[in-house]
Amino acid sequence: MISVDPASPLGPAEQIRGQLEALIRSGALAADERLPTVRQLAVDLRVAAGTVARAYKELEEAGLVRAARAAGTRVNPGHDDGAAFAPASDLVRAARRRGLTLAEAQALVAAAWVGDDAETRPRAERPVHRFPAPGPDAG
Amino acid sequence: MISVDPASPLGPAEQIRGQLEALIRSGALAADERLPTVRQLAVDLRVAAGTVARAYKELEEAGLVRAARAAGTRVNPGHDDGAAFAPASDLVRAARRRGLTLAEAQALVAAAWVGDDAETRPRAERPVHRFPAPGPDAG
DNA sequence: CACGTTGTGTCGACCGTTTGACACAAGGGT
DNA sequence: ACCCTTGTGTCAAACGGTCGACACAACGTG
Repeated sequence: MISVDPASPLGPAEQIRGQLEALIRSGALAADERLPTVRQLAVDLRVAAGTVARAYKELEEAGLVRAARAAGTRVNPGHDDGAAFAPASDLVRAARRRGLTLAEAQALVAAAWVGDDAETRPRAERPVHRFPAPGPDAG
Repeated sequence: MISVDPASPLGPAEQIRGQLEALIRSGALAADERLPTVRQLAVDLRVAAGTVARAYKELEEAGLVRAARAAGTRVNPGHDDGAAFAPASDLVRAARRRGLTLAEAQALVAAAWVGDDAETRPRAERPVHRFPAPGPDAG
């Protein structure tokens, strides 16, 4: 099931791409399973065909699907991350208990990510803001 | 630590808002702690002040922070979801083991979310695409 | 081979966001 | 009371994404 939320900060193309990726990684879309055609999905979601085409293109560049001219777009094997799906379900349950929204739960993931990442991977040389060390003497 | 990724599908304001939310929910920014000035953060991240102001405004409307004219913007108490942060860390570890990116891990959360949600909450009447039931005979 | 299907690319137009600069409002420090 | 700090709001202009329609390319079917 795919839908486009007009209130999302993400554009239609990115929403479609992300939802398809989620379906593939969760195993809801099995390997070799066929995705709807660009035009069909565009009609269903009330978006332009080019928008769906962009989503498909990015999925193909990511290696998640393969696209052939008249054969349609199909899921590539090796992307069913069912193992990592279990921890994701745990997080969803915990988030639901606290009344968090999906976006808030994803924000938690982002927080845990940088907390585990900033020390290992040196961030690209992008403009950053660093907080003054709160220190143990804070307060 | 906050940074803005030009390659992200999210706009600068949304990125800043999301990262601040993550810092607050993870407890990296404690209650009553002061956020950087709108202008200061704008300079650090090389974005317009109005962009940071928009992020702060949305954070305040969400109740995560309080803004006073000359006292700056401070974190509101009661948003340190440290409990739910542990499952998020588990997910991050699992995702890292599989070589997933942050966006991919978040896609897994989205997949788990709808999987647990679609059956309980009737989605708003938005245009949707439904996949033909794969059935047990699929393959 | 002929035809329909499907993915891909292009084009001008529209709309939301960001930008950069500025003025204003309101609290803090002295 | 004065002035600096800080958040808020406005404005025109530039930018990017989407739209909607169309033409094209390649594959499958017959």
